[in-house]
Amino acid sequence: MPELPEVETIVRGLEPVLRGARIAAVDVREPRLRTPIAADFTARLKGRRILGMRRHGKFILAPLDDGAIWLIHLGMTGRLTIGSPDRPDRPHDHVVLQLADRRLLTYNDPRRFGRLAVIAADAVPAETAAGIDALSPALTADFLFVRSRRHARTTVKSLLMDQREIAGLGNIYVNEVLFLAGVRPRRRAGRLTRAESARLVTAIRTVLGAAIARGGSSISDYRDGFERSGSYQLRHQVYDRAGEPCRRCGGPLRGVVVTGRSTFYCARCQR
DNA sequence: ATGATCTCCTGAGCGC
DNA sequence: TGCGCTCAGGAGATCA
Repeated sequence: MPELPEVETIVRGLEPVLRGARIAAVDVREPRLRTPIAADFTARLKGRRILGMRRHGKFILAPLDDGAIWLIHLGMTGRLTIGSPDRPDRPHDHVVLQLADRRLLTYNDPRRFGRLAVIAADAVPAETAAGIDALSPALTADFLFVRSRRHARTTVKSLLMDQREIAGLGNIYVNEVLFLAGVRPRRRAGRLTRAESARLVTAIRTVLGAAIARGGSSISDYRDGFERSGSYQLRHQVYDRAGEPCRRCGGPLRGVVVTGRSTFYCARCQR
């Protein structure tokens, strides 16, 4: 569910309220996530102070006062929200942290595809296996062009979604980025031109920036750290719009499957 | 190296 | 109202 803009929105909202907060109690109600929550998770969080919160790709990283890192990935349906002490329990509230000021930080995840772990700071690269962040200045036209040659036989869409290369784009935003850049999802990466690489990099910044400005896309599950919806779904140009008219040329949008994921594009506007 | 397929789960939506 | 089916924002494993 959450891609870079949703994770960024959550982090921007929660960082100021969690920075400096002490974790008074940890309640792991359901450890059976796709990667199970480790047995020592509670012991490694309890009593710690959260120093801050940042994002890399779709990962949330919260450094703790003992040098360790609290690592959070929301998977498809994960939510990390802060609420008052009397907030009622809900189904799928798998982990509830009580802060020293008694507020509750809750991890809720119906499908349980997310991940929660406390890891050593130097283990972050290995644990996330993440490439450069999609909003990093290091993502240049040159970078993308070089990587497109390294993965010449894959599709452009797969390359952009490969978190080991560029971290942050998921299925919604990659569709939107490809539309804005005018590149078809199934194009071989090895046939990208330098000009197209430049357009894609620009499109990534434009789409992700606009989505963050609107608090992300709320299709069904997504809410930010204070349970608020985003509104960028109202601006989607192609995602989930198969058969509907292209907002640019009026032609019918196509819906296909690329590497197992639903994919939407305009055959006239994208080449 | 890469795509296809399957897997982990629950819930929503749809046709009947 | 209910049943069965398909699909969903992620990502890792396996196979060809």
